[in-house]
Amino acid sequence: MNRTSWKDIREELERRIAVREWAPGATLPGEETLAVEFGASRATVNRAMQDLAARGLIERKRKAGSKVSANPVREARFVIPLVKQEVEASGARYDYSLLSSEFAEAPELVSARLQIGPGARFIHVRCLHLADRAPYQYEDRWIHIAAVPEVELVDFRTIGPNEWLVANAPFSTAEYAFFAAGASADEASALGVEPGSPVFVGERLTWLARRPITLVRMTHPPTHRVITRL
Amino acid sequence: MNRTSWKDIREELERRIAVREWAPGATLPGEETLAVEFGASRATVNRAMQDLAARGLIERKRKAGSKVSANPVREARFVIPLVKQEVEASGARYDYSLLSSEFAEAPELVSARLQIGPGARFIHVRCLHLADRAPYQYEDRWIHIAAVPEVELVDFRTIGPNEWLVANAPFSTAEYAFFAAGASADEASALGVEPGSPVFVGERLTWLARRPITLVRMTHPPTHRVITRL
DNA sequence: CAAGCTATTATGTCTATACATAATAAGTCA
DNA sequence: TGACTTATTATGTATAGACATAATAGCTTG
Repeated sequence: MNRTSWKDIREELERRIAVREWAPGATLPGEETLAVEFGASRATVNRAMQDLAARGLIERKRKAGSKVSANPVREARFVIPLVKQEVEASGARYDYSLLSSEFAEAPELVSARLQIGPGARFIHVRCLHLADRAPYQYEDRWIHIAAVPEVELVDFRTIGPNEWLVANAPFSTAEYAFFAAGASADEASALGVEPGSPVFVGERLTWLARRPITLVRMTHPPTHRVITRL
Repeated sequence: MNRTSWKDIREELERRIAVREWAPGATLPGEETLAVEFGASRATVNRAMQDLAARGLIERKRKAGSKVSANPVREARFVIPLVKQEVEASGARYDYSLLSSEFAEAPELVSARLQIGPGARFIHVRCLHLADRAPYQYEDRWIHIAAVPEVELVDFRTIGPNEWLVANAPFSTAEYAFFAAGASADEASALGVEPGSPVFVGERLTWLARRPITLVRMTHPPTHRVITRL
């Protein structure tokens, strides 16, 4: 392809913003002008600028034009893969071990978090994911049975709850949080660390059409790092 | 606008994927087919599908067609604002306090991380960000003077290093990592927690055209949470 | 002069068409 | 049969033209 692609244009615009040829707050030339400069059509320039806007690098307003974001609200994007793939991607051997699986009513803390009334039936699964035989992630999960009835029949000794859910339960929304915490007794013994020692916790809630499916708390030893480039 | 927008199409496709009308691994109808179904042009359908592909929901291959990603590598996007804005957005009062600022050679740990030879001149800044008078973030930053010479003249008592850098130093690439750790002596005293107690650490490196600019370690008390919806 | 209307303008988006490109399927030849 | 060539097909992307829409500037009117 000889013609300038919208990705080329995006790159060039991004470069100019990065080196402050256009400083934060500055208004960039209009699409028409840039189209002439790059020898492309306005639609092509538009595609490039839409992409920059989607990533928060510029702000666009009809009539007002496009401005470089004053506060470069750089956005970090993290990929959240399945634990198994995460481990195997690092070249390590993956192992899985079920610690417990039982029907139970969710404690108030859990049902409150899921915005669900008391008395709902849940499956409570606790398991451990290992990388090269070493504890990698301790998973403590509550699954709302009414939302995924088939889950009653699943044997979580052979398949991890996350893997099963990903393959069998659709979901529309999820909330993901992470933070540092002191290891609880359960977490400490599963991960082989001292109780109270720092652990990295990810907590995820998923819904399908406002109906809560599952709440999971994933705990990593303090060596764990979430990394991204931007 | 009466005509169906590419965003409408994207939403509908996303819905079908979410409710498993098209299960993971399944091949979607071709652009032409969908265009007919939605009463839109192929370009419009293409725009929608490109967006889904960019977000990792589907995988597209010429000739082969588009498939729903087998492993829904859901991507989390986190906004990384300036501390000041982060604090003020939560309705709290923001305060800033410089702890120390000095010229120094970077310790080997730092220069190695930045892939820079020994002996380079740095400014080492330590400061504290407060929300409603309570410690919110402890910042420990090394700034590579050769990369941003003007930094020598800045008085970090009046402006935070991050704010100054964002406004004055362009950057092209950044690497961002976070993890849990036990508080160091410095961190503990700055944040008012016990040494060794769990803290949430964010570490960021930035470059301009492969030239390292700064390395910063930002430490939060364990109440801190990074949250996202996906 | 203030309130409201109108013209202008930059972006938002769709369409139809064209060609490029990658991957595969089908066909051909030694 | 196997290696190579050619056709086919879905996606990737550019273009010109058109109309929509939001925000602003300027103008008009009471």
